[in-house]
Amino acid sequence: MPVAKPVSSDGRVIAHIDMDCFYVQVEQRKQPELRGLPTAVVQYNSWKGGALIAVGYEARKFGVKRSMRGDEAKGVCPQIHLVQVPVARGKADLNSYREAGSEVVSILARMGRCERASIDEVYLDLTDAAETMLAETSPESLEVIDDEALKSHILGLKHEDGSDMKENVKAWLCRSDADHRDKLLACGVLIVADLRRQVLQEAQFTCSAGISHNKMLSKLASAMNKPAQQTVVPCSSVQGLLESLPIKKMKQLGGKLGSSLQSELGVNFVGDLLQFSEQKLQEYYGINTGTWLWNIARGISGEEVEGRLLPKSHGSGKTFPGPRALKTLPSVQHWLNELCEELSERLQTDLDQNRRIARTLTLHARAYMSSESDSHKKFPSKSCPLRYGTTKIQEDAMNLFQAGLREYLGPFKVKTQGNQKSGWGITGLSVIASKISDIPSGTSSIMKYFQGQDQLCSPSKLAKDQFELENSCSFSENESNSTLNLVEHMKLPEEEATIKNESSDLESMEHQASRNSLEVPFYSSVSSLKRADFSQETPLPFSGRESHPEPKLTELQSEVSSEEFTFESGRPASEQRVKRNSLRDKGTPSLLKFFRRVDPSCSVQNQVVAQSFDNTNIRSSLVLFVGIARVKMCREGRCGITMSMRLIPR
DNA sequence: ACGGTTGAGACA
DNA sequence: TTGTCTCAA
Repeated sequence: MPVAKPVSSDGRVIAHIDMDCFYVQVEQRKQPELRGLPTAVVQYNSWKGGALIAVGYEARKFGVKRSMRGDEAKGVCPQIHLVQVPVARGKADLNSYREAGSEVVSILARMGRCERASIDEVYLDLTDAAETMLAETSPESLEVIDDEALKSHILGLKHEDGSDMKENVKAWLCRSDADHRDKLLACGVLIVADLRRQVLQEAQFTCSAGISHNKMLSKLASAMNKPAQQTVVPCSSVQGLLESLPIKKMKQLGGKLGSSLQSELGVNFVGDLLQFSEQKLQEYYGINTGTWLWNIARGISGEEVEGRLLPKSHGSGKTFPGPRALKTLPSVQHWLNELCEELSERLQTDLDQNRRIARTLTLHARAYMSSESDSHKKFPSKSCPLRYGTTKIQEDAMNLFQAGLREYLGPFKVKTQGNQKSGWGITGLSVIASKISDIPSGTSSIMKYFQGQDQLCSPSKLAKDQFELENSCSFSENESNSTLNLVEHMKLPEEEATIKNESSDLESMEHQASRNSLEVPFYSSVSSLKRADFSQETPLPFSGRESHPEPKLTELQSEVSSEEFTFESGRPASEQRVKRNSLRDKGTPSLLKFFRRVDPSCSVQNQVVAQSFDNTNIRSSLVLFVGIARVKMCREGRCGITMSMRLIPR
């Protein structure tokens, strides 16, 4: 349910930028010969020509609509060019669109606080830029106005017959008798026109924009004149706009709440809400939603533009409709593996490009039960701490699925005999990585991070984590989660590791850095360590690694030394073991791991990235370690560092 | 249960 | 915090 936010007496300038039929534009940029031709993007060409997910404006003229099948589109527009969404691992791959969206964001974010609202939409807070322009180069002082700005639509501006629209717009933009807020909007119009021109020049995409005092109105405005146009909403036109705006057109009211307003209160237009007191609306829809409704009826919306250029989660999913439903565990496993592979790749990219790590893995599934009466029950979603590494994510996802399936099937533990089908079917699967946070990189932020992590490392939290990990991700049914095991986990031996780098020879460090990455396995309790557990594109640091998957500490030490690192430990290897449950046969190394060294931002590449740990506490400690390493090396401007870490909290 | 895939946010 | 639900494009 929508929630009202305290509203600053809106002197803000907020823009909503909406890319025009974005996927089509991305494909047309890839294949410029398609420019100007009727084009649509389809996915899954196999059935009836695939489903349209984006339709270019040339094709819309022929009546081609989103969610037509490809064949239908050919029917109404035989000359249409249908471009398929890229496919990877048997599913749609939207990465090229995500990347194109990032290009646009990086252009727009130069001008003010920028929020990436979706793959093709952005909110901008241009208040500061507009205030600055108003103070320095107010539109009324300009004799020449950008032509793109002159093509703007000004909501509520009288359009007299025979009058030149651009002259009208110019007059509005340059009015000297306008109030402060309208003058700010006029500045916003000029700024957005310029930004749109930059997007077109630098990324070759057209977009439409809405400019107003809040997100809600800007969002409405950006959709009013498409493609490649912009619309401004002055205060004076708000009432008229909302008066005749169908309630369902308002963001957040397109669903059940909007329907309820229509059926319960007879509200068909946003303006109809004005009849109801705030109290009345609160009685119907609760405090928050009631106030929110009261506000939007008046064009008031306090939502801030969040300064966020990157997504808060990554997901990979696929549906298996009707006859394609998955009915066996191996088929589920196959598709989960594909989804997890894609997710893992995107997580790795996020780590490399943005220094962010995700901490939670969630699995969603849609299922039906063919025979049982309670076949309407929903498949429960399940989550667990996220461990980096493709095979780990795959394992964890599969375990989450099986936990969900057991719960879904409930007491009906139908033993599936041989090839007999089991009575359930999976029609949708998705894996999501969330709780993404930056790896800290400044001294103060590191201290903050440290304090934050310290709590996470409390013994009770450790035990809780471990407990949850073992319950939600238990690896086999007959391994008990006994109290004894739990206690053992709490008595994890203390570990300290020190890495020294005595080299002051920049030349050799550069050489090291040029190797792109260095993996230092600390310890492995597993005999079959697959390379796939690690980052895939990095070279093996040790020759013969495959044949020595579990190097002894002494070997490790000598190898590391050869990389001008030394590895020290206060304890023999046997005591460094972090005990887990007695699953020696599965690929679950307790504490093993490796550091990647990459840091394009420093002249000497010196970032050490720790990842892929068995529980968040250890991972957190190592992330802290990473931060310290970076700071020390950056601050000292040299390569000699000494770092120590305490892996197990007090 | 051919609008699929992806994402955000509120709430209990 | 986790899991569910809603909404959007």
